[in-house]
Amino acid sequence: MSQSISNQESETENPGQVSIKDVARLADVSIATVSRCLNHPDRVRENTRARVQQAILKTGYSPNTLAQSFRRGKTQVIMVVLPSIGDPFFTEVMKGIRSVASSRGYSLLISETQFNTMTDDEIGAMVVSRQADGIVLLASMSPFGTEVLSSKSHQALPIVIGCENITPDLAGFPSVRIDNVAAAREATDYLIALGHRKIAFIHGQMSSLLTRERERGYRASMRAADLPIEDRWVVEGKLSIQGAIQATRKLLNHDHNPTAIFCANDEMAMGCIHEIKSSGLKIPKDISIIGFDDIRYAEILDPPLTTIRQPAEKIGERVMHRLLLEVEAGRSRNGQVEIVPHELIIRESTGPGNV
Amino acid sequence: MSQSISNQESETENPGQVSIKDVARLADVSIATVSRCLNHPDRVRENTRARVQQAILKTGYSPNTLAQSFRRGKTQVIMVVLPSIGDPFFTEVMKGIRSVASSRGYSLLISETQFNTMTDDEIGAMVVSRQADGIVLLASMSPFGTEVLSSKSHQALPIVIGCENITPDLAGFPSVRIDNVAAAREATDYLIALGHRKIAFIHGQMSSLLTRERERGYRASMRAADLPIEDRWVVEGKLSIQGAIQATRKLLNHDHNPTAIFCANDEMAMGCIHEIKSSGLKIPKDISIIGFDDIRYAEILDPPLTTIRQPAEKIGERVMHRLLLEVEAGRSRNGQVEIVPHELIIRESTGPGNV
DNA sequence: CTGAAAGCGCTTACAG
DNA sequence: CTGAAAGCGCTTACAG
Repeated sequence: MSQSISNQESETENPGQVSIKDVARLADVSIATVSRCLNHPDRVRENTRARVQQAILKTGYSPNTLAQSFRRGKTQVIMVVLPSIGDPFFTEVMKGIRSVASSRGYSLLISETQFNTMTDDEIGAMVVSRQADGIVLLASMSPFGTEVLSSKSHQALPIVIGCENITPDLAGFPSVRIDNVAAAREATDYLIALGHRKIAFIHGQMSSLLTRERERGYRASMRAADLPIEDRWVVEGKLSIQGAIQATRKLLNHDHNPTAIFCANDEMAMGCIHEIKSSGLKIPKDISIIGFDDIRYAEILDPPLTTIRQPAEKIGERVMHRLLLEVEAGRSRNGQVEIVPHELIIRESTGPGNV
Repeated sequence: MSQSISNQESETENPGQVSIKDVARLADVSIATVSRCLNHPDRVRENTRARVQQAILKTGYSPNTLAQSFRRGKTQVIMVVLPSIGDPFFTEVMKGIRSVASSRGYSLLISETQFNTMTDDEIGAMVVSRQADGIVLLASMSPFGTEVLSSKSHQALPIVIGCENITPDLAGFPSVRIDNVAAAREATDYLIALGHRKIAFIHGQMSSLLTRERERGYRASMRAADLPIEDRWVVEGKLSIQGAIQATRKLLNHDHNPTAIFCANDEMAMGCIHEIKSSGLKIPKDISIIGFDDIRYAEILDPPLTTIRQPAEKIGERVMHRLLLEVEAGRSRNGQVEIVPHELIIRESTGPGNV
């Protein structure tokens, strides 16, 4: 007869949706006290706290995160934007990101660009408008670069860039990465030191800055050794195994083949190795292969892959540390680039050039 | 002198944080009208709409998603729980999930269990409490199974399970998957048909239901052919390349080796193949290998891997479809299991058993 | 130590 | 077609 309106509602409208009011009523305290028990237990009398605890257990209450985030103006969520889930390299970076995030009480919202099919809608509406306290960019942002990120309402959103190099758009954001030019140069230098003179470079789409940096390193190394680069030795394919197979096919389809191939990443090296073996050539006897990243498959390839190792997990940790610095301490952006060391890992896919 | 209070605020407290009020003021309308322009443009006069549009552009306003989600009681976010990002198989499943999600205006929140290190905190606090409108479970939920998912306040949260089999805890949730028992049986039958009699099975942690189902299929096949299974032929390792290498080593470390190995997934098959080749044996001449999943690396392994193909992308699509049915139409759970077809892909890692 | 009240930014009946 | 007002569930000064 005289049941309260909110009772009616909670029984008909929101079955199972317990709110702070229900707990308060049951514990016979105000909602403020319930809230305090959860957020500042020390400011509540022992006795009261126990009663509230009881009520929480009994009702199965858990706070509405949406309401909390809204009220507090922060979400405890960090968004990570990466080109593609399932990339073994980024998986390692994620490990580092995750470990720091969870130790500091943050959740991760992972978003794939799928090599830039991301729409303004997706990024603009969902991501940047306060659903996250900060963003880790592991992908280059060509699709929406300047527009969204610098639009007025997002000016204050902390961003740190990992791995990917900085486009002019994004200069001003802090970043953590290896020196891709130097690393690519080191890889090429190594091939040259082995006696190779005809060295090819296989890479993914040109849109990627990473690729361009690595190509620069390759070219610098060749130039420094006074070695010519034939146009057809620098070949672009889709950044995938199939892409690498196509690219390799183009490369082998001629009279005087290169004696070594530098692949812009390990995934492409996998396709490259496959295609070379399929064509009847031996690695490294006929042709040497070098990769980039040192993903988990590199050491079990046949032959095991010589490659540049990036400290992927460490990059993830550092990126996250720096992001949380901005998020929590409100540190302003300084655009500082943090370079972490890479390492040439020599395995059996490279051998002497037949000089 | 006489600037309004909220003007002061917006200049000092929230730099760059434009709210609906600012737009309303500038367009000289109520906030209700601004909201309407965004959500029901047809209910606003052309003229007014234009003025509001202007104001939005000028201020760079974008709605506070947090407030919207809170107010509307839904987030347009679907959470996907998977064991590990970077698993090439789940990457494919994600493709299907993503394509349906984005075509229907949903964003994805991806969460890794990292093979069950997920804490109650993480899942309970962040995930299930209304930060998502529904959940796709691609991992078995041992760590928090019944407790969280069936706790009162989450009773209504739509959940669909993909790939993973249903634990008793989770019976009652709809799911989409292949018939793992039948598929594993088919793989083993094939080896038997090739003349193999000593067939081993390498698998990941026992906690995984998938693994158990596949083992059941293997045992059923062997039993049906009246072949004995020696204890040491069924070997468990960590679900990783290194785990597979260890497991394979154990297997080979005896006099009469199996002539074929069935690996519970392709990733393990990769380690297995590597170890077998390292030990000097030839595949498939000395030993045949069969995998499970048909990940993108399977066809470029050396030798190319015979395996069971799961229609990964399709599974993702179906899971998402069914989840959105629950989310949007409020359809009740029916616990119906949808079985999709698998396929035996024959490549060169399997050959005749030396009878 | 506790409660009443304001307010976070939005959306949506309800009047006009 | 438009505005005033209520309210989503919470947190936090502010009084007592």
